[in-house]
Amino acid sequence: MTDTPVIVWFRQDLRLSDHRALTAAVESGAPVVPVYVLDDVSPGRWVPGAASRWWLHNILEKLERSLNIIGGVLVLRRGDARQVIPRLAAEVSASAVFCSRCYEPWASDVERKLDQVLAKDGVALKCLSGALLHDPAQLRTRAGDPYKVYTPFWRVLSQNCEATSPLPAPKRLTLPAQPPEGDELAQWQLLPTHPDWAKGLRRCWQPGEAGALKQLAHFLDGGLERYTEQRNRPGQEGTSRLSPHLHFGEVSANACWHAAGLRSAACSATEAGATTFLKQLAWREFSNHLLVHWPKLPDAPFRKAFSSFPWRADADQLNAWQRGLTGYPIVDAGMRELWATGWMHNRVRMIVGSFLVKDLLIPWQEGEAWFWDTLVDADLANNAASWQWVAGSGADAAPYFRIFNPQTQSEKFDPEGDYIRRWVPELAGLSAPDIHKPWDPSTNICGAATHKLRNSYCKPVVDHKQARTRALQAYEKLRDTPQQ
DNA sequence: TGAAATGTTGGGGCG
DNA sequence: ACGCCCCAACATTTC
Repeated sequence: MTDTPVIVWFRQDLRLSDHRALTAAVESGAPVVPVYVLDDVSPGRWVPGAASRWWLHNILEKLERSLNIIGGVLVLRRGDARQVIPRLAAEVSASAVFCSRCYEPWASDVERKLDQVLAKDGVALKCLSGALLHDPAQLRTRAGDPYKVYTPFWRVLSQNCEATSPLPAPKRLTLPAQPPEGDELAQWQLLPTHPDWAKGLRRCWQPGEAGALKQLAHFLDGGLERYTEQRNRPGQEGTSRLSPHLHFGEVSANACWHAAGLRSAACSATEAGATTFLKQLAWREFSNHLLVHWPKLPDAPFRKAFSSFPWRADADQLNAWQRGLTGYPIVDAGMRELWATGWMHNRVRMIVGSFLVKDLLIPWQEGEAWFWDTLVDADLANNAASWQWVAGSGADAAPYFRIFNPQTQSEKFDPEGDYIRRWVPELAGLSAPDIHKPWDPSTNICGAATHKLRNSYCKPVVDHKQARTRALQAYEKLRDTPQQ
């Protein structure tokens, strides 16, 4: 037993269980100084958005409480982690800093720089894995290249990756004799004040490790068996709703993978659903794999040909999309769900994404930026890879001619119109076939309802049929350009 | 994890 | 009974 403390630097691993860095620090026998650094410098333009900050506030509150229960504290510091961490290490005379590896390009830079700076003071930086199932830098094709296609990536990942039994949370933390001071969480002003737009978020989320584990259990019990079909139904609770918890690391992907595997082994009815769920987790791995090997993924098209794509700048239509005022019910429902709850059903993300990029010809980066600010699960790798996928500019992307028809998608995946009715109340009076196409002359609206509807719900900002043709013409120009 | 256009087939109405 | 047409249903191709 030594008195020289070690630092546990919490990052996107805001949990106590299945936390290799925390466990390693505790097992070293040294006193532990847990710290979280609010770093709005290193990420550059990718500082967490407003919805993420709301989530972060809540989760730090919970983490601090959990640490208190086992005898610890959570030291809050603000600033550039490359300076804050070495300063803290000097302050407490730490011998080592333990953390979980992050995969954003800026975060990797921070790790490299910190490693050098700390080494000069004789402090070791121990970056352990914890966020992903597999080190994205290690998976390679037979030719030694990184993967660009999901299916072979999935094959390799699912064959080579064995989920392990999650590590238990430490029972007890030993603090140094004089733990360092830190900020008050409230000083960081992560919560919205005027206006307080977080009411809907508070109602539908329980940020924190306990909430995450509860959600995972709820999903495994109730959702896994019918996941394969239900996950495409935005009107139902068919998805896992784990994305924000996974992003902030309140639950590890390993723990999810492991639990789903156990469930599927115990109950054959859940086998198919479990595989579908694992494939979703694998998309998260794939996105990170792409980001690690193509650090420009969030900013520039993966396929170079798209640099010359004739995008349009249209502030009014972008605004209509953001506010859920496009006149296409399924699109507006999704955008309003996002605004109200900080989350959007995955099927609907594809629909609204296709609409922005193909119907409106607005650059995918605009959608990426809006999602970044409004999603509680905003994640650099997933967000960038998914937007490039929709736009057709990404690796293994949807081909340029794959254009979603918002009405058809709505009829197929929200047949009763439940989802639309929930988020577009102006249309709540319309019944099933009509609610997908309020603009259609055949749509049966009687009497006063007609007036009310015509006044309150907008006309489509573009005609989809014409927009589709226009998009195909725009993409036509790229066809001669060789694929990357 | 697309949709539309185009092609094919086969049942049934009808002269 | 037969040929013809229509069209729904399904399959293929095209974007």
